[in-house]
Amino acid sequence: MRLAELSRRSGVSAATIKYYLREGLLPPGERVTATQAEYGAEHLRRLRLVRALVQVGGVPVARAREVLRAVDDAGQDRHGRLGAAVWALPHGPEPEEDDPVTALARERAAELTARLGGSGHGEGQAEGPPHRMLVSALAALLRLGYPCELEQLLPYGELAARLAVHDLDVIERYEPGNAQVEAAVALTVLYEPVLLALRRLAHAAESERRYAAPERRPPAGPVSPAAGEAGR
Amino acid sequence: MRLAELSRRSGVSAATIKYYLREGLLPPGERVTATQAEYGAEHLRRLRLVRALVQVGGVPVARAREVLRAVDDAGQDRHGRLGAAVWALPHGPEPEEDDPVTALARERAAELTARLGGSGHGEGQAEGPPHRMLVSALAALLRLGYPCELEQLLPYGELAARLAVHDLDVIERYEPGNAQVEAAVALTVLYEPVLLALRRLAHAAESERRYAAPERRPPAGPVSPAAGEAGR
DNA sequence: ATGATTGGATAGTGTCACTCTCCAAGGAAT
DNA sequence: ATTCCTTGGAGAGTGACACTATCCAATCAT
Repeated sequence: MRLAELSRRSGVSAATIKYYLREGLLPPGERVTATQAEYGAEHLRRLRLVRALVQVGGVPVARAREVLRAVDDAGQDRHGRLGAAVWALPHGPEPEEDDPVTALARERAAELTARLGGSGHGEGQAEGPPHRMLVSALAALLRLGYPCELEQLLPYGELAARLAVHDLDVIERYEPGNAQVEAAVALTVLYEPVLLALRRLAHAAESERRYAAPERRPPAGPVSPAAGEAGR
Repeated sequence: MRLAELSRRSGVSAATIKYYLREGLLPPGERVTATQAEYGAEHLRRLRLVRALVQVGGVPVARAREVLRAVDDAGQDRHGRLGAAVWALPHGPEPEEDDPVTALARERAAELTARLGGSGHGEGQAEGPPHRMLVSALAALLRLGYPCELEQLLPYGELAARLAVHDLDVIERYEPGNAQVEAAVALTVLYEPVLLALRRLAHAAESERRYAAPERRPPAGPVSPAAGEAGR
């Protein structure tokens, strides 16, 4: 297919596809003549993955290129490729070095991963981007005066470990090879908004259960149309 | 204190503080003379919250203003204020209407919240920003060919519900009033990167447990310094 | 008195994800 | 064969965003 059809079938504007080609997020099509190129189903698939990463996952274009390069890297096994892909994901600001709060956050993160080590957490990942992400988030909480006690963090770690087992079970259902690494990246990135959205929905619901005045809640039975106002 | 001291104590440049004042993220200081203003401890605290939301939470400045306005809104109870604050959080692109995939995603989201309703999920939140965030993420997964079966989604929903209970328990430890609503916002937003970081760490660890060649793993005992390379 | 500091206003910077405009080569229709 | 349209590549331009730099007059410290 030509670029215009790729655009029609994906819903992405031709100009944007050209931009992705230029940025190396999409491999070039097969050159038919000096001025025309042919694109296949794999281009369509890749384009949809790029869109999902960039728009839904919020991955910057430059990072997405690194992630996809890792996915395509035939020189590594799936563990290595997945690791490299996750390694390239965005992870917020670098924690400020030479800051006592950062040092405390680092210590908390180390305690947490140590305590979770037995149940499958990455003690070997200290200093990878996810670890730095954890440290800078904990440092921000500490700076705001929240103690970030281990006892409060542990449930998060345990649930994350359980999610990881579940996710890899799901990934194993796809045929090994590129499809599996691609699935791993897609599920890692795209389930992040799913998880955050579900947590926010659950917060609202739990807050409503605990604090909303009873007369505001609809009586038992089908949800009333007015119930949507309760969370505002 | 003067603006310069506020800057020194928070680590935020004076120019940036002026920008936040202009944008209404920080209330103006108490005017001492025609050209000078005095700032208090509450300004410092608010400034740190703004920094955490913007830098760590990735909340755009314009959204942060809405979130903080909701936190300060004395006309509502804590449930209402928390709801309004979460309502104003960023939630990705709007799901494309008039799209069959979006329709299917909407249906899946409805099934999921219905199934979780009894255990504390927000059936009354249908059409709030978190719901839209869920729908557009599911739509992206469906477009990529991942079926998003209920069976795969349910564990996420159940864990999210458990996190919500845990989070509100933590929040209840703070004294009721502004501090509690502020804690709710801070914990909602700043635990998001914590959760994502822990999930990514757990993915890496679980992938290593399952797929890494045994000779790559350090033998039982203290973690070897080279173990940090394993995720690449 | 005088030099530094303060806070407000305005304009500028760098980044990012596109998006527009131009162009020559190629194909389709008559 | 000539005309017209489409194609894909390249470079510049756009708008949003989060600052950041420069001015300036009023005011404070010495």
